[in-house]
Amino acid sequence: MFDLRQFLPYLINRAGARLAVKFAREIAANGVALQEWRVLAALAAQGSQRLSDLARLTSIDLSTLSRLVGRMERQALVGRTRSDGDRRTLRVELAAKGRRIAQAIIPTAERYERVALTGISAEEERLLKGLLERVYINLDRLERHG
Amino acid sequence: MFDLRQFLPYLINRAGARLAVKFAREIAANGVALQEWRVLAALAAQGSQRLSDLARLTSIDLSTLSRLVGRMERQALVGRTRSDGDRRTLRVELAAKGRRIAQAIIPTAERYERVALTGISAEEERLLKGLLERVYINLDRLERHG
DNA sequence: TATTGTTATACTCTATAACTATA
DNA sequence: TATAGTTATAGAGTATAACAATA
Repeated sequence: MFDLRQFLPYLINRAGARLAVKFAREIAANGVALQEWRVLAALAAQGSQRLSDLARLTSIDLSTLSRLVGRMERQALVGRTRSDGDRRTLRVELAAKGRRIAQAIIPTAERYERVALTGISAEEERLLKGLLERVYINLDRLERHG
Repeated sequence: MFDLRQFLPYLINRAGARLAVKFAREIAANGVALQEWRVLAALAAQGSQRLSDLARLTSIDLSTLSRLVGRMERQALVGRTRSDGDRRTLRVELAAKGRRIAQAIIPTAERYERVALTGISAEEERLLKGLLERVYINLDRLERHG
């Protein structure tokens, strides 16, 4: 018998969908959509990125991201420049307004994470995060090899 | 400093996105999209459901699910009937073809879960699943109260 | 009046592939 | 030829709200 409630992809999707829907509502007041926050957070945490690195980091499809970053540039949230070394690659960086919004959202994001982790010990939190990383790495390895 | 790589929503989204994209490709050969699989799996595991229960179970928005289930009925994957007791509610059930496809995918799904859990012990797996459930419950509680 | 589900609208995401510019 | 990114297209998802049928 197939037990949906113990099926890992189901549990991850369910928790992730809840997190995403609620968090999107929390940050709507800042004028950014969830995918835009993902881009801002990635740039705030990791610095300016090539578009394709940003796609991997945010798990957003490259062609979707290309248009998303285009809209975000028009809103003055990010800047786009062709890098001098390799003129094919596009560097994406935070613009002043994007940085301001990211800084405003980060405390909300951290508070939200703590709500999600209510009743979960520091030790359990470390385990959970480490295991999620290992799941990701397993699938990443699958991508590269068989 | 904001550490994206230790931020729970990021880790869940990243693992979930990887799981979803790859699994969607694996089951495409069966002629069903990921959201369709979610509906079939929910019905296979939990039996026939009211549409709104199915929406909660699959984390699919009600209006999206309404149209999705409509398309799935046209493909003879599910049946829809107004329940006799309360004529407002719609019961969704597996049709023969939907059941056959679900049964065909379940072993693939279970194999895929084991790949995702490579190198993770049974004890760690139980912990991971329990913690994901607790995260979901924390957010669910947030939904109902403040 | 409240609930269950359907439909409409406008915008966004996804998959796929063709395309440009550069290497 | 391969890589980085852009653009086109069609189908599907999302948010929101209006709506119908039933309770």
